[in-house]
Amino acid sequence: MTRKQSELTAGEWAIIQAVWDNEPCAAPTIQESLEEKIGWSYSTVKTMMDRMVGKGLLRTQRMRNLILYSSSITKKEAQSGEIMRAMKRAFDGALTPMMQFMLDSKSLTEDELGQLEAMIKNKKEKAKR
Amino acid sequence: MTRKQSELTAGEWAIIQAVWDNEPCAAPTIQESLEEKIGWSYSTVKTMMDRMVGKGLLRTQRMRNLILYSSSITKKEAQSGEIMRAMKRAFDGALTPMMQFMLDSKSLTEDELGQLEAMIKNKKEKAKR
DNA sequence: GAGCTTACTCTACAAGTGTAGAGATGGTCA
DNA sequence: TGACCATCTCTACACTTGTAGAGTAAGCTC
Repeated sequence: MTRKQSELTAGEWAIIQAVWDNEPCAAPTIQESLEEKIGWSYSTVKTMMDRMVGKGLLRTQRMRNLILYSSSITKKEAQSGEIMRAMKRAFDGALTPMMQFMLDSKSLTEDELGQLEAMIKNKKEKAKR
Repeated sequence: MTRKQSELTAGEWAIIQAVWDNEPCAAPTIQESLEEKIGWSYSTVKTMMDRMVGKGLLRTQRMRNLILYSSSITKKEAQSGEIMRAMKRAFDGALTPMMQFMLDSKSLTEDELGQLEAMIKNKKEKAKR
């Protein structure tokens, strides 16, 4: 659950998203899948992926002469890390002010507001029990 | 308003927070005010500040033989940039899922939930008009 | 079995970030 | 006027990130 907060760079995000969508898979698969969006060469992708293995973000398993990569952290963990970082840096680590800021500064449709409201009601229910 | 999104590094955050609290002020003031928390030497702080001037995050004005620094971006702008980054990287740029994630994964007190609910109601009101 | 294809390895480099020492400069006080 | 203090300038270095070329190895095809 509370694993060491991993803070991913932009490049790492691009790669790990592709990994989540394809794992387990070899590096060329990732390169191809990022080709259009980012246009990195194979070497670039492979280098980053291997560094990510070193950091514990991905892991590998050998199949004959292929190296298959999988993610070592879940999307939720990564998302949570990203939020934590923003919260720590910009809001002194406090969640509510951050949410208030988001509510305040962004244009949400009435629909979205409704959804959020519903979620909160739901949360409150659960909290009571 | 919609200035170029500035993405600050952790170090830059530390510094600009101190600047917001003291501006306009000279570099030694910032160094002193970060001394306890971070323990950077004067050189370190000054170097970072000057780089930040180059990036348009801070600006300077000379007073006799002193250089006074002030911020070029507001706290709100910086906070917004931080949220944008998290949103772009981790939530495909969509605000609602991010907020839902936050509601979902964090333990908010009933009180906080209440506050948020109130804010949303308020927003909805305003949207209608 | 020679060449093609696919994937991998090794190496490198520029920019950015965190870090700081050493030296220059200018005002202050005895 | 000489020593001192505060501040600034210059320079540098290690590590990370984004970036990729060149070369190697192994399997596949004719």
